[in-house]
Amino acid sequence: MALGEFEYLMLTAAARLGDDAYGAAIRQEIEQVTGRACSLGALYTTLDRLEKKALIKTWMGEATPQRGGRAKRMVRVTAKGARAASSFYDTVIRFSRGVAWASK
Amino acid sequence: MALGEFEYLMLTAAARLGDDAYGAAIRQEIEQVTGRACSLGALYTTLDRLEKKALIKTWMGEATPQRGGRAKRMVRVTAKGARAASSFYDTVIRFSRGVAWASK
DNA sequence: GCCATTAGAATCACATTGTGATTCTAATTG
DNA sequence: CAATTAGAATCACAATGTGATTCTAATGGC
Repeated sequence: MALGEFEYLMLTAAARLGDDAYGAAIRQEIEQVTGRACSLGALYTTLDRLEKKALIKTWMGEATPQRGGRAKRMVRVTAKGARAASSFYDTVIRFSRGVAWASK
Repeated sequence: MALGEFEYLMLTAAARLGDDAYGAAIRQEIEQVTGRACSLGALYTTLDRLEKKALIKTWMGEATPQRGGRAKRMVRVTAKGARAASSFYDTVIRFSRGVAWASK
């Protein structure tokens, strides 16, 4: 099942955002916290893939009440998704124990 | 530059093994600690890629003094590799702060 | 000495993930 | 109604990860 790094970031971003999780917001969150760009291609294709694997659920929400506001694609992490993310996190942590860069 | 999850595991395994880091040993380390299989294909193609990116250095060592022992492909993580791994680790940790699965 | 056995490396075609550039959609402001 | 804008979708392509299979040479038993 494996879960790439970017997939993990998306799951985590969605979890952090909770009820406010939707495509563009997730993207912003990722860029803000990691400091590196998140391409739109990566965003939506990964959303599709995560949904196909049932790690997230997705549905069209309401439009933002703002100029140009458009319907948002809302995202929620499923139980299965949380398990997968948790397992990714655990693997990284456990594996890094004792290595130089994991201690500063 | 990004660094996939598997690449991170390989760098970390090599770092843990220190002077004893070589192809097959890294594989064993990964399987033992993560509990999941590490295919040979993944192993050697990723070694090649990491070396091309200068994140590790590789050279042929001595044969194991054992039945069937064959020359080993020794591995050392470069300074650049350590930086990349460190940055991957930091990103995961920082990003996971406050999320449910990062606290148990 | 010879050959079966074995540790370890290499290759290759293929599946999965990640990216950039570009286009589409519809609500809002004026 | 036309310009503007938040947000989503698509697509061709690049990078990563995998399984199956083959190659290589040293060693131990005989």
